[in-house]
Amino acid sequence: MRRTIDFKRKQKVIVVDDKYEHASGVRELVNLENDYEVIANAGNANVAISLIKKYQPDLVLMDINMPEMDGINAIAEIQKLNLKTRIIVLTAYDDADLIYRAMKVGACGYVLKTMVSAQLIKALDEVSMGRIYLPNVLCSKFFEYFQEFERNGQKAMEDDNEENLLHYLTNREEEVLSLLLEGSTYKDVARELFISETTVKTHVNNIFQKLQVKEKTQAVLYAINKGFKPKKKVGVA
Amino acid sequence: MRRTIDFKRKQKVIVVDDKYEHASGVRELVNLENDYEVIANAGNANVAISLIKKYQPDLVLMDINMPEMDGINAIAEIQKLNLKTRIIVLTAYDDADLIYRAMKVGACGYVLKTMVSAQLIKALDEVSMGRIYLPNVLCSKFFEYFQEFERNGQKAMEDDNEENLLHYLTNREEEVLSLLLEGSTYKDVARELFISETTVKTHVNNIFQKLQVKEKTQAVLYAINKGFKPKKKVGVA
DNA sequence: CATTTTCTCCATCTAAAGATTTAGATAAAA
DNA sequence: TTTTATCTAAATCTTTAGATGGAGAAAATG
Repeated sequence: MRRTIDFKRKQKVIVVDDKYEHASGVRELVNLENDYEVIANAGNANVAISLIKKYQPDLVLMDINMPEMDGINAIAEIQKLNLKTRIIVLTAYDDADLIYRAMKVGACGYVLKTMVSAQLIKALDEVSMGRIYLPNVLCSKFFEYFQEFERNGQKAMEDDNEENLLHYLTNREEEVLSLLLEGSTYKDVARELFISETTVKTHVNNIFQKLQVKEKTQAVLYAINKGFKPKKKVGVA
Repeated sequence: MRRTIDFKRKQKVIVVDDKYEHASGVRELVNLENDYEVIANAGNANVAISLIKKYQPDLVLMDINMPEMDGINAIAEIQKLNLKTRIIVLTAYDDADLIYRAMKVGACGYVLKTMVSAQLIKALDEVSMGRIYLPNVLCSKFFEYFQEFERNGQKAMEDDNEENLLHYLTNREEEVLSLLLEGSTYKDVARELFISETTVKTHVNNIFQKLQVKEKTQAVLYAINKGFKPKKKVGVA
């Protein structure tokens, strides 16, 4: 194959799977390739992390349904090490949210165990060359979830959780709050809205009561957490 | 081709491109296929939205560098209509952030104008069958951006160049700041860290100087914008 | 029309925030 | 050993912030 000329040395691979037979099967399969060499197996996430720290492999093939620490968290942990090691998920499950979470925490590929072995090698090739490997079907599932996530991300924040106290604010109070969100003092707000500082204080006190907080910073934090977006631009031309 | 048997009627397509020649070229190309029929062209985003509302096409081929409203916003607007219409981006630009933003707001495909026409038809086929079409190269770029985005906690993407003044904070100052981020007063901080309030004020003043701000709220806002993450949990068991 | 909200403003007061200077104790670094 | 950085603390002072009560005017609401 063409790719054999791309590398000077074999790519070091670690296989992570709590089922020993699975890991062995994968090991043999990968070792058949000239470009790759499985240097270790790990039966759980903690062992995997230790081995990865020690050997700093080029690639990791990881099952993500394991006891103790689940694979997703394991991937996240490994990413924190800031190695060049790239991780490919190898699992039996193709749920959209699993794919999403795996890619989110830094996986570079996602292959199903039901797929033919050529797919796995293709994944190794692609990922070792710095690309992402996500078969079309899985890619579609990822985006299903991703786009649903982005769409409901804001709505779910506002009306899903608890009551959004921001709704009780009047227009003027929202204007004041939006200025506080920019780091303004009461004096600043008064200047920008052409009202007196005492008026600002009145508004602010009303805001505090409505948002059930006791301080400016808390009000600002509440607004940020609830995804507050100023309705009217208050800037002076 | 096999796909001709999948549909009873031709899929209605609208082409959006501010360059008339481009739109025409695409139109002819698409009309060569039995399965698709371009029913309208649009030269800008507003016209496009009107036409889409009126005709509710199956597919939209959209250029995303247009005057007035840009294509990304246009896609977002169209998504709000909640139609079955699926949108494919057709553009000359392959920047990672463009791909990311387009997919984020709901695009179902992304094709470069430099790609061969077969790619475009493939995209139409895939997307009309309910899948996502994103060529491998673009898919990799998307995930580059996506994973970077998730790692940095959504922050410091555009202004990554700017210095992050948070790095100058000492451990103790970070602890103080993290408590301020929870809405604590100085008295609260003093109580939680078992130090006097005057010490808290000293730390806070140092924080202000380092972050180049003048107030608690501004410091908190700066930290949030830079994606500040407390290193040590300060909570009392 | 009467009522209620909203927005405006003032006075007064207490509490908290912030600026500035000085300084002791440690621990690491030079 | 001297220097430097960090954490701690105090005194003093000025400026904001926040609480409370009242009140007038405009606008929306019933």
